[in-house]
Order: sequence, then structure tokens, then C-alpha cells
Amino acid sequence: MPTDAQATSRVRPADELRQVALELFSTVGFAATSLQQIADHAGYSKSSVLYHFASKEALLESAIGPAIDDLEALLGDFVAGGRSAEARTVFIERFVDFLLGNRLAVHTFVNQGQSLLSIPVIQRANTAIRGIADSICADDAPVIENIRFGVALAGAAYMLVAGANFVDDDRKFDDVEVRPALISVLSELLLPADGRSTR
Amino acid sequence: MPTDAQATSRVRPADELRQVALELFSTVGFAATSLQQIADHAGYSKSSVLYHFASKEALLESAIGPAIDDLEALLGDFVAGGRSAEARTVFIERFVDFLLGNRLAVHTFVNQGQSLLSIPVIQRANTAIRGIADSICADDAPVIENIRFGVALAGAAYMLVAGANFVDDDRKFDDVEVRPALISVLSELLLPADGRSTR
DNA sequence: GCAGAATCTGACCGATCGGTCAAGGTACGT
DNA sequence: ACGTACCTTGACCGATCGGTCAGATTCTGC
Repeated sequence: MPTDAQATSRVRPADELRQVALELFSTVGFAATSLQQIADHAGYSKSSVLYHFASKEALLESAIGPAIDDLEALLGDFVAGGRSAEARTVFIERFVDFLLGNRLAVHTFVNQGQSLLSIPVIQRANTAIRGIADSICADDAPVIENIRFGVALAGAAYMLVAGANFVDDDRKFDDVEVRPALISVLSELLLPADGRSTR
Repeated sequence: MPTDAQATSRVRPADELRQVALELFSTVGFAATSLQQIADHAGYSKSSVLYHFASKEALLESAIGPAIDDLEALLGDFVAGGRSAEARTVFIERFVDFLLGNRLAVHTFVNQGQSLLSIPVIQRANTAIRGIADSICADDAPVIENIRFGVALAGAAYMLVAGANFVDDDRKFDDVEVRPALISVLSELLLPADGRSTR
């Protein structure tokens, strides 16, 4: 086989479909994305999509499930590690890396977590987010602490996918720049006042 | 007319439909909301909806257009008033009041501004948001300033509608509590470092 | 070369989509 | 009583939705 000898295993169709579906789900929305669109974008037929995934919901599950696994692991480590300022600092850094590495999935279930409550994988995501909120905020935290967390999470998630609206087109965001900036902003929002980073 | 004498003008059907549509558009999503759902929720037939509004897009336009008018007015005043810390403080307060008064509309076009680019009223909204971002951030502002603005706007908008996910169900947000908290958080994010409010 | 698994696809299904249209109500001025 | 302006509705349209299925094609181990 000389023609395709450059790779022992070509790109797996299921992975390709997952990626295309995730891009559409996160930008266009799950309900607004049709299996036909996914198939067209990926260069398959709608039937092929349904061969690799039992249903549209199963495709969503497959696309964002791994990200939620990571999120749950992150939550578990943080809960186990205590709530000190140092632990929060470590957590924020890992959290930003999680956001950067799973931006499409995060944007999908943060932005559409309300409208897709009937889908099990979305319920898992919402539960994990609630767990993180409860861990960051003390049980008796005032309203402003909850708002702080919500603004931080939703704001960060939004910026990573849709933020292009807010800045000039020619000043695209680069992860190398975004990572420390996000860490700084989230630290301001989530760290105790005396633990703020320089600005 | 003794039976309905308590009001000279009953609730206008168009207003009722606007409100129902806005609630569905903001939570379920524009594309995922059918005219049939809107009609059912409001107690009308689908034909009646299309009698009052020429199309689904026209209904969206009618539902969120006024909020965008307010936003544009807010932007105009801020641009005219300069960029001093005092002017920003006033702007943030008005902006939070705008968010609280138009939470459903804001959530709709902030969350779905990407997927509804073909709809004129959404383009207006995106343009207004961009204008505010450009006004808040200096032309040569570093990336972090843009991120700060994006996190603030998207985070605040999200908290007002979907934030219920992040807090215990029994600790519902009350505008009286939320308003100063939001003003405080946004001030931290958008004001120069020396202008921060106490925490 | 061949059997069999894996993959891909078009035809098709019932349901629902946004939207059109003509017919019928209902209230009010005359 | 009549016209008329406003409102509501069911029937209907073509298109598309998610999903099923049987058959064609390709790949793989023997």
C-alpha cells in the first residue's frame, strides 16, 4: 500500500464526526444543528452519522462526555485538597487549562445547560458545575460570592468561543496570551481579597 | 360591560406573545423554539402568532429590539461622557440596571449572537456590544483588558438567567441583593485598579 | 479467492417545521 | 340591520427533522 503508507491508521470516522458535531453544537446549538448539517460538514451521509452513533443525543454524549469526566476529576481533586488560597490558586490554573483544552464542550453545556436538561450527559455537567460552585463558595457564602463564581465561570467559558465578537477581528486571541490573562482575572474574582495577583 | 370593567384595555395579544416568545427564546433558544410552542404557551393558535407577527424573525425583532434601543442609547451617552473613572462608575450602574431590566433579551442575543448572525436585529445587537467594548477598552488595550470586559458582560448576562444552576435552589436571587453585588463585581473588573470598591 | 465483518449510502417513514390562505367570529359605528 | 375593521382559527403547503432499513461497497483474515 504505497499511497497511504504515511499513516498506519487514518483519521477515525467517529472522531471526525465527533469533532464536527462539537463545533456545530457549540456555535449553532444542539437543537438547531441537524444531523444532515453534521454529515455534510464531515463529508458523510446522514445515514453514516447514525451508523456510528445511535442517535443525535448519543453523539452529543460522545462529544462532551470526556470533557465532563475531566471536570469531575478536577472537582474531586479540589474537594480533596482543601480550600486554602494556595489550593485555590492551583485549582484556578488547572481550571483554566481545562477550559482551554475543552472550550467547545464547555461552551456547549454551559450555554445550553438550561435547554437540554432532559439529556443525561447534560445533567452530569450541571451537577459537576454545581459541585464546583459549592466547593468554591462556603455553604453560607453571601450572594456576592455566588455571583462572583457565576460571572467567572460563565464569562470565561463565553470568552473562549464567542468572545471574538467583542474585539477587533484582526486582534485574534492566542492561547499563550489568553492563559495568563484568564488566570489573572479568575484569581481576582475567586481568591480572597488579600491574595490578589498584581495588576 | 360589568364583567371586564376593571381594565379599560385588556392585555394586548401582541405584548403577551412577545413576552412568551422572549422567555422561550432566551431559555430554549431561538432555533429550538417553534411557533407552535409559543402559541401553546400563550394560549393561541400558531396562525394567530403569525397574524400578529409576519414571521418568526419579526417576532424576535419585536421582542429584543427595544432592549437594543436602550443599549444603543446607553452606549451613546457613555461615548459622549468620556472615559474617566467617574463616568465609568455611572456607566456600570446604568449598565447593571439595563441588564436587570432586560435580562431575557440580553441573555438571548449574548448567548445566541453567534448562531443568529443572519438576522438583522442580532447584527444590531452585536454591533452595539462591540461599540461598548471598544469604548471601555482603549484602542491599544492589552488582551487582558478585552478579556476582562468579555468576562464581565457575558458573565453578568449569564448569571441573570441561568445562574440558578450554580446556587442552591432555595437561595433564589433577589434583585435587591443582586444589583449592588453585580455593580461591585463589574466595578472590580472594569474600573482601573485604584478605583476599586471595598470588598 | 472468498467469507464475513465493517462501513457507507439512498430510499423511505411519520412528525414537525415556518408559513399561506380563506372562512368565520366579535365588537362597534351608523 | 349592516358594513367593517380587528382578531382567531383549521386546513393545507413544501421542506426538513430524527431515525429505520435493506442493499451496495470496502476491508480483512484465511
